Amino acid sequence: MRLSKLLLPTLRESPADTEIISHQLMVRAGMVRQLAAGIYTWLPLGLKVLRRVENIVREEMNRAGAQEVLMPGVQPAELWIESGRWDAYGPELLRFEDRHDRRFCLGPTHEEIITDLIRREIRSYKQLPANFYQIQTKFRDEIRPRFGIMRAREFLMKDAYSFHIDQASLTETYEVMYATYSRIFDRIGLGYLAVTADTGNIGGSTSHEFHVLADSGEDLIAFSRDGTFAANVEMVGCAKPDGPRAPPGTDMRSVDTPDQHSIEAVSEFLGTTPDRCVKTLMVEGSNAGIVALVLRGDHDLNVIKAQSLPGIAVPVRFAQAHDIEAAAGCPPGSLGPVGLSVQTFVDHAAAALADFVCGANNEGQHLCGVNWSRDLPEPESVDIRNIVSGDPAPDGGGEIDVKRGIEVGHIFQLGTKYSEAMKATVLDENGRAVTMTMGCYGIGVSRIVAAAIEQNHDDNGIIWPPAIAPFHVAIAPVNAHKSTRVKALAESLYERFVTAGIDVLLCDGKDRPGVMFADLELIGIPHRLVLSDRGIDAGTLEYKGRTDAGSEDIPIEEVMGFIQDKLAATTL
RNA sequence: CGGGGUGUAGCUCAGCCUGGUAGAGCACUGCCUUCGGGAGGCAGGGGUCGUAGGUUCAAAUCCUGUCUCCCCGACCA
Repeated sequence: MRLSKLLLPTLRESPADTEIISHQLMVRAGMVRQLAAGIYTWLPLGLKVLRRVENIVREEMNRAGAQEVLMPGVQPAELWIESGRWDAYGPELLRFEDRHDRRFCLGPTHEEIITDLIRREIRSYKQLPANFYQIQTKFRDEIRPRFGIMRAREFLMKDAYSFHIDQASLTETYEVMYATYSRIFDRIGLGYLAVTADTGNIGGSTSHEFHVLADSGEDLIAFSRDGTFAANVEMVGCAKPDGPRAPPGTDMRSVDTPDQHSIEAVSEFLGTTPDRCVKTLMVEGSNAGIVALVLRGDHDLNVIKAQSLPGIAVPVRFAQAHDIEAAAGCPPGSLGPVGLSVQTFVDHAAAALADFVCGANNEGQHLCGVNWSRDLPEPESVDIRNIVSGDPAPDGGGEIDVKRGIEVGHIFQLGTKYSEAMKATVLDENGRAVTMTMGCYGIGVSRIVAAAIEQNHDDNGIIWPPAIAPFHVAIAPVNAHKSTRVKALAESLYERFVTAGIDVLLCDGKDRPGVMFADLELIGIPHRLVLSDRGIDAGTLEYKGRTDAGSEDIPIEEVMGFIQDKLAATTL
């Protein structure tokens, strides 16, 4: 590709409305432009990267025996009503009507469509197992799209759905998909982690997420330092602390804590630490009323665990301030479990505290030296907190570490959730109708592009993993518009690379060297060749890898072999 | 959905408080000089100041509505 024929609108400055690095770099590198909140146009350079990711995914899915199909983005309401998700999916499902007042939605996922297809087209167990995938645009009307391509409303996804005669067959395919996903992320060159996960509103039982570790990730991943355990924190159980609780050491007393509302403020005010305080959260009950959740001050509520408790509204909603005042007699900020008359759940770690601090249910006052059993009833404790760094791993594999991850893949064993609701059956070898067992497998293709940048960049721009770089080599002639020798060499090299099937970008404009170099680094081309009169006099040209500190001179006649060796060294 | 911001040239932003008829840098066009890390000069092109209404002799500026985009948030207890 010639730069003069490429729409590559690079920006020196980051647009004001971009926040995270991958979003800034994708806009600055001329890869994408925003059309509306969470909706983007892919420019030529961005699309080249997206297609590279897509092709790796496609190759590996094909290798794994899956068949590619393409399903519609616009889907009729009937199928969603049949599966029960027309009502269950919530406002992320964008619904609308056509001119005949028929109801449709934009597909956020395709279980209904594929299940409908398969129940019509597959009759016999002999046709199973079968796995179908597509790479297609999804639309989810996110509450808050953010971080550019990372959490967009419209995005490119690979979704696959497998059908089986029984669980054993599903397990087999699930394991193949697990291995396939690992291959895909290995080939793309991402640092990732497979973790056990919650199934969310897709449903099913067993599930793994694939996460790219990055500080900008929206998920928290807990893993043991010895590598035997990894899970989304949503899923990790926290054990009851070992050993008996310390006996009460002091009397309970009330102290004035004017204008101290947060745990941090209160603990600092009282000269103690958050792990010696308890906090009391109020959530809405499942049939009116409110429920109190008591946690150690330094711990966070795990919403998924809380939702499994009896009497709590699903999804969890925090109680309104006026309901809290009505129930506890004080505003949020001074709540505590002592003398509270609402249903209360206490986390294991909070129940293990002695002589702790909590709100007094009286504005501007807290209680110190509080002890279970003595000052308030001994609680039946439950697990409702997120695991934190330093906790023991549930499998006994040492200490837990918690890091942020970007979810780029998710595989589920669905079981018969959709096939049963939609009556997708086949005849087994005895001629009996059997409900098919299903699996589903997603990869965020467009999100991978952003995640790769989050993981691979420096002050000068993007550093593409070779497998998804938009171009492999750039030819940067210095002063080609003045030196016919430089121009001729650039053109002949360009032709040779093109003939050799190497994806090369020729900087054939009149840009000054500084501008060329800055742009090539911004857009992250792995290999750069600089041509100049000076070099031609010496019979050399200059090579620099994107992450190399300096450059090296290569004899002109050896450059093809040199680059081919470089490219061969990185598995593509 | 709640809260906070924002909207002036392709981009980054100033001007608004104190109303007087549109600015800078970068980018773009032409010419000249320069030419190995985001050059310089001269001359240009480009903006219904998000939008609708109101106040006023006069509105980018003050007031009201509305829309957009961004950020924070179900965890202050």
